Amino acid sequence: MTKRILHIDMDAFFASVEMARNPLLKGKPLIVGGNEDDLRSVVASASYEARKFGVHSAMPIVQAKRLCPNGIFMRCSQGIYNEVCHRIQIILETATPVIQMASIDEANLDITGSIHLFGDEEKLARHLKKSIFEQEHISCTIGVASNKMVAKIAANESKPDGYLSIPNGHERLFLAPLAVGKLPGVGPHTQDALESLGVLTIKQLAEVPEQILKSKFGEQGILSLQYAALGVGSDEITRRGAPKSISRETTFLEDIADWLAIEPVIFRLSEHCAHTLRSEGLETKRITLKVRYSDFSTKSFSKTVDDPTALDVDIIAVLKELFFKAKVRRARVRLVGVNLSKLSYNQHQLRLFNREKTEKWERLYEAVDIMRGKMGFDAVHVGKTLEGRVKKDRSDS
DNA sequence: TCTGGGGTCCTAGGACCC
DNA sequence: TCTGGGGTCCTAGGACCC
Repeated sequence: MTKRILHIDMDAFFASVEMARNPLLKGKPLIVGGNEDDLRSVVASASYEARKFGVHSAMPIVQAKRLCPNGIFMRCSQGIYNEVCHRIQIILETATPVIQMASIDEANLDITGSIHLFGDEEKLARHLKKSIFEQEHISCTIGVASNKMVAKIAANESKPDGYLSIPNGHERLFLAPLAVGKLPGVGPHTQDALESLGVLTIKQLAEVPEQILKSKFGEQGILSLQYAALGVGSDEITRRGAPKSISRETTFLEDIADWLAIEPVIFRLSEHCAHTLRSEGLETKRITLKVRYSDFSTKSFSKTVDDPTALDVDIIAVLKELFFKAKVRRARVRLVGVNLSKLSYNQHQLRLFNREKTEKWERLYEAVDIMRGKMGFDAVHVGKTLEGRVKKDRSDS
């Protein structure tokens, strides 16, 4: 049976939440993201008034300031947005229990079985929009279609404060005239490559011979894009699984060359990652150090270990090995990051070797995690990372 | 103009094994 | 002296999304 999938997307989410908290901001060009004095950050969310000046998310703050000098610039209040997201999720559950949060400001709902409870599809959508607006004072846009991809594009096409339903069987017709860049997965790079083949619309993408796409883009990715161009997409709504990777990174206010100053920052990031890792009940086998140099080129250095671990000491020991590779290039450093991947559920208790040594550290980090749970992550600093604290406190937000 | 931070997924070369 | 093929893992890089 063909399903009906509802995609819901908050309009300019962070900016809208700030306006709901402070109605004096309503109708003003509001730009959320970065720090007031941090010239290296980017726009996270811009109100529709700010967008009229050409400001959009991911744009450097300095550029936004030039385009919109009279705009109101605010920092992100991530904790508040998470709370609003959680409350919205509860509202969504009044429509159906089959919900997949796709990000902090969008979700997919399988409403196939609950449409009849509201009379029809549009009444269900109006109920959600009205409930969210009455409770949170923010608007949203809803798209409904037979799969997640088409529902999302339908929502994108009717923003802001919109509603658009694509009847089953009309997916291909709806997509045909749109630019290829509207397909999720087609970013600037792929769009340029497609345009060089003369492919501008989704209709044209659907009609390109498979062989031509394969030779230009490789097997996997592009074929699923061609399916998407035909309106074919997944209608599976699944709850979020365990994360595949955990990472933390930070950009320095100014590029630095002194590794004695860089190393404690990396240790601090790795403590953050390890803390998250343990709180998810996971352990890692692969540790990656990421370095972006002053010319914006980015290198990563990684190592897979034999025994999975969730301990800071083990992770830091690997990072120390990786430092040597990163230092070879004697350029100033703009950004450093730590990434943990090859994650699995923590089997630590089953480990037989090095048990004494491991247990000592386990007890220490268990105590550290408990304190952080009560007092916040920054309540506890372990060993060497104290040195990095002063520098970190400014760039860590 | 000068480019955040947290993720997912894909590709490709080389090592290694049978 | 010339030398297979398939599978899997490791590492590095990059596109893309919000």
